[in-house]
Amino acid sequence: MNTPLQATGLPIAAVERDTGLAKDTLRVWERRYGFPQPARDANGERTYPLEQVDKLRLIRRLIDQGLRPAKIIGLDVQALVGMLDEIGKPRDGGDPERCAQFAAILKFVRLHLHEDLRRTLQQLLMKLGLQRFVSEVVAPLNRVVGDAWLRGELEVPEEHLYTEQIQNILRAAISAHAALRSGRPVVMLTTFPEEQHALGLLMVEATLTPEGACCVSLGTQTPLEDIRNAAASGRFDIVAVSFSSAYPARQAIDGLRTLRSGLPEQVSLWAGGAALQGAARKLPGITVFESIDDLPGALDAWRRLYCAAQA
Amino acid sequence: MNTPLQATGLPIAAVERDTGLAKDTLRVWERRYGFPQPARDANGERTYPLEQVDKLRLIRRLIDQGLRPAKIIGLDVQALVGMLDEIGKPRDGGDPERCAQFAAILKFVRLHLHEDLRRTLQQLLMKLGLQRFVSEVVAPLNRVVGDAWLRGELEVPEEHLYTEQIQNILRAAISAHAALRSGRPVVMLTTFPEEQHALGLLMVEATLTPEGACCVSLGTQTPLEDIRNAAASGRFDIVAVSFSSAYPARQAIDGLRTLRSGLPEQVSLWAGGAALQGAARKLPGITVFESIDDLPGALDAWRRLYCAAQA
DNA sequence: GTCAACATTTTGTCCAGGACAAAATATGAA
DNA sequence: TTCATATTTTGTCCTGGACAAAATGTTGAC
Repeated sequence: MNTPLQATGLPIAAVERDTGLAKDTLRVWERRYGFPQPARDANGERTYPLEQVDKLRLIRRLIDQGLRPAKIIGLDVQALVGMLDEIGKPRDGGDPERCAQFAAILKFVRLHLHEDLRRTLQQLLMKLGLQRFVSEVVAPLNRVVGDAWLRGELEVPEEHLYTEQIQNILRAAISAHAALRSGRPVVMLTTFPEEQHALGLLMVEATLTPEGACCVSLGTQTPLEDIRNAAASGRFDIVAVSFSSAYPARQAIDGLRTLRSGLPEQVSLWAGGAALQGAARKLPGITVFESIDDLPGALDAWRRLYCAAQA
Repeated sequence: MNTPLQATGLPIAAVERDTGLAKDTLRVWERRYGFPQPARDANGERTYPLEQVDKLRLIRRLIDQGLRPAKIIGLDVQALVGMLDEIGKPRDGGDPERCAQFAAILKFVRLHLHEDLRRTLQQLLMKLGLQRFVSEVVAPLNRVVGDAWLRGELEVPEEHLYTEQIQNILRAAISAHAALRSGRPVVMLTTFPEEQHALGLLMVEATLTPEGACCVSLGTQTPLEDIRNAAASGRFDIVAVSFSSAYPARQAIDGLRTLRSGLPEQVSLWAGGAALQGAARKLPGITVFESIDDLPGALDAWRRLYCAAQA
């Protein structure tokens, strides 16, 4: 039979795929904490019962949220679900109509309704304009989708579909502003190595471009040295770096300090994203953004400071 | 320092990421074949010189093409490159103008020029119409991109960009035919589990829909049992399954045989994709497609057989 | 010659259990 | 507070043996 009715359990490689926990990690947890405790098949190889895999998935999500294995690995499934709900809870009530729209969008994502998803987003973009679309739709939607992902309501392909569609919409909208591509300041956009999330960069670009800034994106994962070299060319006024919530805060802060010290004085360094929440005062000489809404203000401030004559 | 000047070598985890070869595999190759032969750092951990990583990448690509480690692991880099060139060689000369367009498209992909890429593809679609676009542009372009990937001229994000853009164009074009969505035959499109490539499905849908067939895509990775259940509903005339070149031929053939035996007599089973080249006669009772161009003919044949009255 | 069934080789993954670096946290000093 | 330094926690790496799954080679029937 091709479908061996795997109600019995999953091999370790499948659990690694399903949970994102490395095989070595699964084995060392078993040794240290006594969980998971897989059965063994005829060949002495581990066979993980489905319930244990489900629990592992929950533990994985909580660890991603900053909790530590030893604290949670002994808890039962119900307690783990409770903790996840707790974390995902503080959603802003906001406009009820907008909330309903978000729910509808989430449904489209879950059901793979490309067409409906695209159309709905496009309509919101037309109604609100690019900047409000980013700050009032994309930013909160990212939270909604992130929470749904946390609860396990979305699979990888669904999350992917969402990201791609948003990116398409934003890219198209940005390119409509191409005529403005000669303004000041000239902003270099990028992320550090190991940071693959491009959505933040596009949100920044979509917010700054209509304000007349000239955004040049280097894409994701630019080595620090390449960023420095590009900035040394003198073509850029501002270097903007974005960090998703998955990026380790420590690494972001260290990297930004290093970059700042390697950058010419007159080049501003801007940084933002979930990983930098509350890290502003640890980064002197760097403009840290708590919210995407602060970008236009910072742009004005830059212009007053450096382009007094033109303003 | 944050950038330790890694000219010395890469740790095993980085090599796993770069080459796609599992850590266990890297270690067992070292034990068995004497290659790779990493240096050791102060902690006794493997440190792979960059040249060895490059060679590993070449070996990986050749293995993906069906060669076996023992045959090639002892060869030098030049010989490996030669073999890769040999494999990628048989490109059809074809229309020189079209070739130049393909080269331009490849350049857009490499440079992340989303906008140019989208525009060029859109223009070709408008010029040729959906079906010729699929058979004369998408199919050969897939080969061109695949070859470039083989040579290491493309990275993961570039390949991804290409796939996404093609999918967007095709999806939009297909949805323009939505009015025809009530015809016969009714075709179910999907792939087997572990087959993630959705592009083939879209190409089929884009070819059949303008002919008046009603395509219903279940997306990728549908368990065999779910395919059977869906087919048992009686809503479908044809089940079409697509396999990328990465799918193991043996698994495809076994799966198709199992599926055929589980399907109602009157439901046709169509299968195609690189993995099935030359497998037609091993699959009695199943229509195997060597080329996307054969789809319209098969559709006509089906209609003559089952809808004689209407034709 | 083609094809299926079986034997053999190749190849990737799994295992145990020790070790240790990197990350996170706690502790103490300025 | 904020910084630097100890201590714990945690994930990854190591060795070398074993073996299942895949690929290949062989045999015999049609």
